[in-house]
Amino acid sequence: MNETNELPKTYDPSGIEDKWYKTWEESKSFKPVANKDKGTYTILMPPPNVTGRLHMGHALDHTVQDVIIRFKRMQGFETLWVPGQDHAGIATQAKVEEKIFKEEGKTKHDLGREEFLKRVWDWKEEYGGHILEQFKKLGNSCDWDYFTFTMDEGPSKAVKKFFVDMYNEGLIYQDNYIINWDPKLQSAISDAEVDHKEVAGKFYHIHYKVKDSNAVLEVATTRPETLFGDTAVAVNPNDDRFEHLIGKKAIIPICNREVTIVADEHVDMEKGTGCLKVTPGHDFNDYEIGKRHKLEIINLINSDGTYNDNAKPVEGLNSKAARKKTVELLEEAGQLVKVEDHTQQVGHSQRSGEIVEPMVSKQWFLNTQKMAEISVKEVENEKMSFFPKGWENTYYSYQKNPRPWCISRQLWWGHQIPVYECSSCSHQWASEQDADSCPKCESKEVKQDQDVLDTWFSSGLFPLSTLGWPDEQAMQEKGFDKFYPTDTLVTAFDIIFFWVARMMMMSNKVTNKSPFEHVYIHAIVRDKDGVKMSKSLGNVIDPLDIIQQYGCDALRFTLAVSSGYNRNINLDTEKIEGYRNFINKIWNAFRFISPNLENANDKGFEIADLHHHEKWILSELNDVTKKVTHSLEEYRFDDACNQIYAFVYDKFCSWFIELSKGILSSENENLKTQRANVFKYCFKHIMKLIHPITPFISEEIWTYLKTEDESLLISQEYPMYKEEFCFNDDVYNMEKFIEIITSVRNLRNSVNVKPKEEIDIRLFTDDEVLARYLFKSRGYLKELANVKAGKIKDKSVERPEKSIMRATAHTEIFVPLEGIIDIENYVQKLGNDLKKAEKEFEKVEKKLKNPKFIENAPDNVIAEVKEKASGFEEQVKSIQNSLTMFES
RNA sequence: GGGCGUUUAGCUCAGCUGGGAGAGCGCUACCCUUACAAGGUAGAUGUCGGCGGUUCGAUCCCGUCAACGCCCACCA
Repeated sequence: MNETNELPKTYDPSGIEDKWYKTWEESKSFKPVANKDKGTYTILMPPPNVTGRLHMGHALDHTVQDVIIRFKRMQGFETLWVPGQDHAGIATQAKVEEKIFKEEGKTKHDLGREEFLKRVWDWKEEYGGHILEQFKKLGNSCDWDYFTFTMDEGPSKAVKKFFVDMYNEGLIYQDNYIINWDPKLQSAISDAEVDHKEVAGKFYHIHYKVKDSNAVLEVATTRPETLFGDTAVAVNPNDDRFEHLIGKKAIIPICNREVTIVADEHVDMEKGTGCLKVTPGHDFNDYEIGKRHKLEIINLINSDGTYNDNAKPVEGLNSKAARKKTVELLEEAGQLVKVEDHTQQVGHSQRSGEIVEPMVSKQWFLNTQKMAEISVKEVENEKMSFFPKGWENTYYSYQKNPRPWCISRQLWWGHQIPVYECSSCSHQWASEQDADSCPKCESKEVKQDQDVLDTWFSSGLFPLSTLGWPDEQAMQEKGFDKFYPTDTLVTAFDIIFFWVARMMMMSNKVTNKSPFEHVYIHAIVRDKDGVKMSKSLGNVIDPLDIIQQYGCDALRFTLAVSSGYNRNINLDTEKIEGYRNFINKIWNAFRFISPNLENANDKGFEIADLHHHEKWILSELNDVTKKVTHSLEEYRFDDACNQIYAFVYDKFCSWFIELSKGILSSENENLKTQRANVFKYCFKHIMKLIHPITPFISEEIWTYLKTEDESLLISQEYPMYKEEFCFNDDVYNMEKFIEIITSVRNLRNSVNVKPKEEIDIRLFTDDEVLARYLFKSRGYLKELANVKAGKIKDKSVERPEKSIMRATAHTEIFVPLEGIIDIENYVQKLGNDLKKAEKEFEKVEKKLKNPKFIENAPDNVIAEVKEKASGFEEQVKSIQNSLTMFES
């Protein structure tokens, strides 16, 4: 053959992908182009941790964002996709600590704060960039010039500014309060960082003696070791059993301390023994009870989780050992009544996995009461919306009952709290600038608070800080006013509280505007059996492996086609392979039209000259364009992909290309040119439609299609629906034509006539318009079904004998057959057809005979049903006639 | 304890405001037909979780039961 051979038979993405990414970057295609008439469109990328590695979750998250941003860019928006990275306080510090200890046997304390931080920065410089390079393999069209690290100067300024403002407003304050303490990290963590896991534990029933009384209180607890910190015993005020004891003293076993018996509504009479030991220092509820009754707080636990000398008998032991020891002591004292099995919910640190110790400690808090109210209202008033909408419940549940957010962490890696204290006069103040003297007494003895801020404090400000806030000049340079608020945030449900809510609260506080209009919550990627991917299970699918094996476009298409409003994606490599095949199909469709492109001229085509097949495919293309655009705007990537897939595969390849082979191999230069023009037009259009999803192959093919004036596909205009390309009659006729061809093929198949064998057919229809159309199309019938030109007659004419037939609602197709055919098989098949048609007919008949249906149903529905009924009736009659011929 | 979600073809899932059950993969038969065997043609498969209700009509709305999954909640 000829030119086709220049293009490889299968599409090979390797090489092509890197080439195009580089080209896009060099041509600055990812940068916003000013003065677009549609305005701006901004997406903020959820910043990955510096310690992160690319996984399928990123691949999905970024595919979705890149699809949106490429789509909007082509639609004519001034688009900006802002990439960033998070310093991830705890995770990073832990990683570097471990590395240093492994390699040098040193702890961070051995190095000192300054040296240790230097090491973390070194580590960040060396490894932090890895994941960003991996992102590029996904085709992300983000503007790397906007790249922001949460510890950069900009975000640091933002953090300080926000902190100082909140401090001065009194919303940030320092308090002794019960917090979650992670004894492994030796830091406070926020409520959100605690996971409650079910643990098989024990219920210990302990006797507390009552002073000056013979009464004994039976107290039930899961944590007997905390009895050293008890400062009360509580009962319900309405509980008759204990009423007479309220106000008396109970004696704590082992340490024999006296505490008051108090009445508190919190105590559940049904639960346990109805009698509660109160340890305000180490239990959230007890802390509240303690506050109500002004109880003393006794701290029992050191920062490493061991017990201190307030619990002398168990001093130096950790919780587990202390519990064992305490139980032994209770037994010895004869005050342990019984031990029951009990399943309980125990808080574990999300980061370290360690059991969290509730502990009273001096920490910094942000009062989020008012901010949470506003961010709830913003969603209620649809200033910000979730897609799918259901996720707003999750968002509300987090925000409607906000507790003060503990923002201080006893770590080194992070934003150090910008609060200073004077050792001379004890004055405390917050400052955006480093302070070296006290503003009150001018003493030089000032010290900055040693703690750092929760990582989410800086990422919560990311929509602002990535665009330059609070630095006026930076804001101008980065176009804060243009790009803020951003448009859509794309993320997974698990950080709705951590991140989405915090951004909402903080950004609204600063700007009185929500930081984004839409939040699209995508699914979680699991393995093919629906199990979460994890290293230990060995079921991880690495995006980079997939890209290497199947190409990035195949991966992107698979992820996009799996993304709608669903919660899970069960990723199967077979599925990716399937869509890889689709990518290859596109490649081959292009290979087919490629040699004909020379015939295309630059003038294109006139609508008046179009062949009915051309009108049909243009009309279908027009239709799919409308649907795809709509689906993308609704974040229905699944629908958008399926629309494109069905059009390319079932309409364009299976029919339009097949129907065009005759013309393209003919000598008719006019027709050939015309068809080549239409092919070129369609293919360019398809490449534009699919580009946001599969950017690489589309950009590659585009180079063969574009005119000299046209630039890269990435910056072309997205196709739009055009009224003048809507040809309903041609679509209608084509549908019938396809039905007839399919029926003929079905008939051949039913009697095992080989594809190569030419057969004769007769068509009978009473639809005159269709008859004319079929006559016009007889050549195509011949080509596509390998039939001799058949005759088209109306149904009054005698049917041929010795024929097999198939009936549609509008046309009977007869194939006269000489010789031996598989009659039995055929008759059975015909019988099945009859049964089906009869069943359908009965169904609609029944409806039409129901007077209530006629009375109540809308006219258009009745008309539809009537039309169907007559169609099925025709079909039934035709098949019955034919069957009687065979039976006789 | 509270809340949310899921249940549709062998598998994974789509079905918008109620009006003849869909896709991909897999499966079966035939075919190396001049873009593609990573292909072509044709085909089979569903009490739409159970029960009850509303309606002329329910996969869709209401009630109820069941199974599975997830999230939140202070470790009596």
